[in-house]
Amino acid sequence: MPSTPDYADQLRRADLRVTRPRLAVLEAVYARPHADTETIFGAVRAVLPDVSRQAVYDVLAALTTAGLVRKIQPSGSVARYESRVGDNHHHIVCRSCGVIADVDCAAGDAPCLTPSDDGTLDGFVLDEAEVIYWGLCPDCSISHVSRSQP
Amino acid sequence: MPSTPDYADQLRRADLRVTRPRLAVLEAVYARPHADTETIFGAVRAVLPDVSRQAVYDVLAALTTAGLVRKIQPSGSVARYESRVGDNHHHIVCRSCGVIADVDCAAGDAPCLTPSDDGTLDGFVLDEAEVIYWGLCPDCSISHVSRSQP
DNA sequence: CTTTTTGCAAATGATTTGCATTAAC
DNA sequence: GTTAATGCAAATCATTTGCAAAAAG
Repeated sequence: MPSTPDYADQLRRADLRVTRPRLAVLEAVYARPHADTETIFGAVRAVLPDVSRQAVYDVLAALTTAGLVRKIQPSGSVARYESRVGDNHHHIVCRSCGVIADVDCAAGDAPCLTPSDDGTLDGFVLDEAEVIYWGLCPDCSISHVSRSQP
Repeated sequence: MPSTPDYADQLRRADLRVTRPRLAVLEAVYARPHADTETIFGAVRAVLPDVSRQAVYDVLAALTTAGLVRKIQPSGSVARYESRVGDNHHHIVCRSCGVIADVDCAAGDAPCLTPSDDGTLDGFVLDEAEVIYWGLCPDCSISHVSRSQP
């Protein structure tokens, strides 16, 4: 993988026009995995002060549809985005501070993804298995040990 | 399991006061697994026309905290509730119509729940693994076969 | 009686929508 | 030149909050 991904090329290959907001959003998502929309908006604004929040929403939706970024949204929290796409990795979310870490599927060939051998389950045709681990990150679990509340 | 759960007793054992709204909400959740707040609100209103929407939200929060019901909320959708608690079953969600079905963990002793043997992962202390399968329910997958769009 | 629960109304906040303007191809 | 992107403003909608009134124990 290139140390500096060619964002413009990614966009062209996805049949998306190359615009400065899109380049800035892509760069922001690559730089800050699991950032929420507001964080991405702030990062984009730092480079392009005139980009609107709606443009960021639109760009993120377009990039997600095109498969250039992946949207993740743990139960009831705000949407977050990451640039790691195409694999079946999962996430672990800290209940206390909300930080998210990537988790490769435990057993290599993803047992979670194949509950039965033909890709169906109760007559459902599956296309994805989403696994979210909940717990406490190292920092927050330390706080929990030394104090009663984080 | 009793065919008619003693809702009042459940509430008392959870140190919750027995009120008619709470009984009605419990009954609604038992009768309609995976119902969303609005559906539950409607079902409760059919029995108790004066119950407010906020009371339903409050009751559901109290029941969830007490462990009498379980809240589930697939990415970005509205909250849903079920009465099946205490086991580690998962869910499969239809991308087309939104219907939810229960799924027992594939491998019995829940490999998804124990990515490592000591309950930790990348230094995180885990307390839950949430698995959501995405796909098409039998009805919607049939529509997909016979037509291009559901 | 005392505390919890409910009702009511208003606020919140992320996300979406519609349309005119602008920029990419 | 055409079509796709963006800016702008307002709308949506599930959910939350704050406080007074009512009910449970």
